[in-house]
Amino acid sequence: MKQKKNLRIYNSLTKKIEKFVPSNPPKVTMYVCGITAYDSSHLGHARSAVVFDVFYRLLKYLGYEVVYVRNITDIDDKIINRSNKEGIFWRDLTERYIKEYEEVTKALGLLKPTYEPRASEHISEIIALIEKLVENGLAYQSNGDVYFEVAKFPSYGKLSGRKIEELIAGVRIEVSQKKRNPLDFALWKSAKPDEPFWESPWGKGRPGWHIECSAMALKYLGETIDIHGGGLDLIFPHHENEIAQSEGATGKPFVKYFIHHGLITVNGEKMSKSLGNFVTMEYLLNRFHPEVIKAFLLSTHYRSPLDYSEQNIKNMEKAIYRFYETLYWLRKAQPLKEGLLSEKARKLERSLNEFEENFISALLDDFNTALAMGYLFSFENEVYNFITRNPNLTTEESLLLEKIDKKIKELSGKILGIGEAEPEEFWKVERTKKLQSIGKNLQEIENLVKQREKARKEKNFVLADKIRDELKSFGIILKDTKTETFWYME
RNA sequence: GGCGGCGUAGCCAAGCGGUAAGGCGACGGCCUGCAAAGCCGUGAAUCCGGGGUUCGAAUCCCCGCGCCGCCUCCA
Repeated sequence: MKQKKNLRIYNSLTKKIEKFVPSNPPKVTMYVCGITAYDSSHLGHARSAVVFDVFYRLLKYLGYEVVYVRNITDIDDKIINRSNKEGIFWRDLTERYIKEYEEVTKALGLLKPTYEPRASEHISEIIALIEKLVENGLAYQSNGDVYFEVAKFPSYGKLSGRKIEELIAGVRIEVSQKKRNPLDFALWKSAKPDEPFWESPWGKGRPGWHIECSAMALKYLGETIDIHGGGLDLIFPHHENEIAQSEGATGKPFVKYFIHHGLITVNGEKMSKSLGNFVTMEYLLNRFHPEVIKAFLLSTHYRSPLDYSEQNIKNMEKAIYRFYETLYWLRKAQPLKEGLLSEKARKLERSLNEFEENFISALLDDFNTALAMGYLFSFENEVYNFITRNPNLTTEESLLLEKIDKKIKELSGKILGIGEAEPEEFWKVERTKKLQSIGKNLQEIENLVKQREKARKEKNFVLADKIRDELKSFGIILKDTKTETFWYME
């Protein structure tokens, strides 16, 4: 184990920040609610995937052996409605959106979870679990449906802080004659004509929304899982129901730590399909480098709401550009003379140690990625200043810079997933993407930049400035350094 | 109505009882053929308002005000 301090994390079950102690260290089991494959993913889905990806990476960095499950809901009402509306087979619909989601997570550079199970492929496990609940007297059959009887599960509401009586009083669910109590929720739904179905002891039908997660968590991770995650909006009823189903069947605690992240807002309002204020990942990935999107998502504490605006992402983009510039110089630095560390270099070395310590403690303290990024940027600044002010590096100083580069890769790159790319590669991706939108290609621009550099060297400032103005009209900003010219697109 | 959260510089944002991190932007000087960049320097008598606890509060308590989420599908 690498940690000097312990990981502490906010547990939605206890509403407190707790020391993280898995049941069977070094093993950690983690289940995260993924997407329902009925539409394109938006920033909110990405936040969930990114937050838990970084959490997964952090656990691995700390030396845990993590079994990470992120499920896919590929059969439910929304899918049926949508495929009916489009007049296509439901599986074709889900395949399309699962593929899209895979492309998004790949573009974002997220690690593959250990398992990505789909509901439709676990029908027999689901049926077995429902049977167990019926057997335990917690579920009842009604006209081909099977419902979970909330009144029979006394601790119902423990996660969301609700009481059964209060829920009944404020009930907004449409009243169904099939239910004994309006709060009862479907474990199995009988199939209407033309709906997809599977055979079951209760006739043809399909699983309810919540039961799949209980069944798959149980199958891949066992009766008690260490971490269960998802968005805040899943606390009720989804996670509440999962607890009822799982604990109702096994009699064991279902989850040790529930982790919920905040939602994306737009002008302070929740980003959602129904409000129509969502930005798709396709849109964002066409405009921003994936690492910029990730950095933006990690710039706020995971439990807080994150307000989206294109301007906010652009601000982060500038910070990441600069970060890559530092990495560029860091990787390019060569010693010019034999020698030891100067006074300033020794100070930088101390900063490196402080940075490592601060960065890790920030993450250990309820996963404070925003703070960790603050330390990263401030250290990066110091490194940048050192490099620009000390061109005549000694051999020892050059070794120090190498060490810094490695450390940044190890911490920011491997844990946050920011700074993983080679600078040249980062710029290429970024530039190609943006040039496409204005109908230019990379070669064309680079030639212009070179022509200008040549003109400048020949003191032909009229031509140099003319090219600079032309580039500026494309939204390209030049940045001259002693040895070369960088360029950025606004 | 019930439950929960939030309100920190122009904007984003950390802060969890010890005297306000970081990013973006802005301003002044140096540098530069001129710009940009870089370098040096400048920012919150103050953390929505009002009380209280404390030697000490952005941080804890109480009362307001404003915003948001969940209670129905939702990451």
